[in-house]
Amino acid sequence: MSKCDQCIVKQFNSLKFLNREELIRISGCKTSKYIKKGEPIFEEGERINGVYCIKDGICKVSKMSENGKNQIVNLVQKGDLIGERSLISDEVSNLSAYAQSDMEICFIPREEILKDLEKNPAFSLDVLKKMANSLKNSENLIVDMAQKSVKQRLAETLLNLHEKFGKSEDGTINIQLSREDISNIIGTATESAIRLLSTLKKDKIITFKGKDIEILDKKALERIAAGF
Amino acid sequence: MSKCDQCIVKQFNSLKFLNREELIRISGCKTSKYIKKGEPIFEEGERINGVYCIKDGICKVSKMSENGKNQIVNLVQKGDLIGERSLISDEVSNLSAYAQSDMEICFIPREEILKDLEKNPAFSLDVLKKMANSLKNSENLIVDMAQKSVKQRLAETLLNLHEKFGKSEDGTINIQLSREDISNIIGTATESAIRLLSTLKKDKIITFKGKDIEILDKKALERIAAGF
DNA sequence: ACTATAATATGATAATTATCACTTTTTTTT
DNA sequence: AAAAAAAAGTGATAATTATCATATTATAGT
Repeated sequence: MSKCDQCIVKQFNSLKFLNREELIRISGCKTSKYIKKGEPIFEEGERINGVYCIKDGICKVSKMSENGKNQIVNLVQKGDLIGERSLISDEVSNLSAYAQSDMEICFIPREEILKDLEKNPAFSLDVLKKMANSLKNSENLIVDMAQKSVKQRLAETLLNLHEKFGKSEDGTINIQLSREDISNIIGTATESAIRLLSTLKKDKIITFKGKDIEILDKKALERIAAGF
Repeated sequence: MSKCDQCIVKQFNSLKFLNREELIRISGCKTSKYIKKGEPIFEEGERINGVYCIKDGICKVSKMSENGKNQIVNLVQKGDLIGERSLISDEVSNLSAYAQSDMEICFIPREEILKDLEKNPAFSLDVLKKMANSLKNSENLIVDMAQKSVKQRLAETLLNLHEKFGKSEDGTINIQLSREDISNIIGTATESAIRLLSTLKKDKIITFKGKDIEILDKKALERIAAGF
């Protein structure tokens, strides 16, 4: 069992503002877990009662819509925290989180970290800062969902995925996403997403290696995303 | 000039967690202002450097999209704080705020309230809680924008407006919104919004008094919003 | 390795929504 | 009060996207 004060993952999230003592305390009461691709970390309606620190892997955060589609609102990766809202508000989660790859996560119980939130202003300010940033991103996404066409959204999504997850060794965007996942991110029917991807491929803007996508012409994608 | 410790508006926002001393300090350095309907409170790209407390009136928070439409992401009213993000992160604002009615607001400079954020955990936790709630609402809105039809979104928006702003004396929803405003909230063309409103009126689900809208059949609206 | 299932892809068509053009009504300006 | 401008409303049509059906390919299970 690894120790929080020695884990490099904390450098990427608000836990870096906890001191050695605090980290040791948390290390003593956290639980580590391996999650298989496709399994839930938590589901909508659950009381999370703590926060998950992602040690490895990627997960999708989503909400089942009334029409039966599973809208993906975020993809989070190694180094990110998820579930922070449960620290603040003892409500059930409005979202679900599912492993998009095999994952290693640590769960820190709410009552253990809540004191740090109250006692350590650097920590609480960083949680606040991270949440403010999430809120800003969400607002921008609302505007895009409302005002951009599906094609624009796809282009933008591909660019964002590339920015966030980088390239794997074969040059493709370094995250495994089905066509259905992609359609659930941009908010369209699976067939529509497939068609648009196909068009982009035909136009030599992207190419496929299996299901993986490699961007060939980033500038063209940017133009499409911007509406030109 | 009114005093913060005596102002009833603070009961509706995080300022209620400041003690008397803190409130007196803030009272001494805040500035009050009247804003005419249609005028900006702040605009996208501005460094806000403080937080606005709404003493009276309603404002719309929006972002200009690349296609020239002004997507409204929130409507805020008396008692709410706006611009809190500038406390946390010294970036320019990604959104604009315009007065939807004549307003009275107080501006509290960032450096005056930042100490409270660091020193008063009850206050900072409430700011965090409010932001978490905003984030949750934004996430739900993303899902709706992605998955619901324009008609559903209109129905839901009318219900939400009624819930949030209540009824005026003549029974209509207590906020002045043009048809263009409504279209900018649900994310559609103005003509489309007008057509759908017209249909709802023909179906006796809503009625108009001038431009104001009165809900006649709330249950029908709920069914439409839910997709039935 | 084989089979079954799921995902991807494609064609056709239906539904939804946007755009364009114009008229009517309301609000603002003079 | 009259004129101008803006907003609301309507009709027609175009564009976008969803749905349905089917075929092909990839993946999972045995």
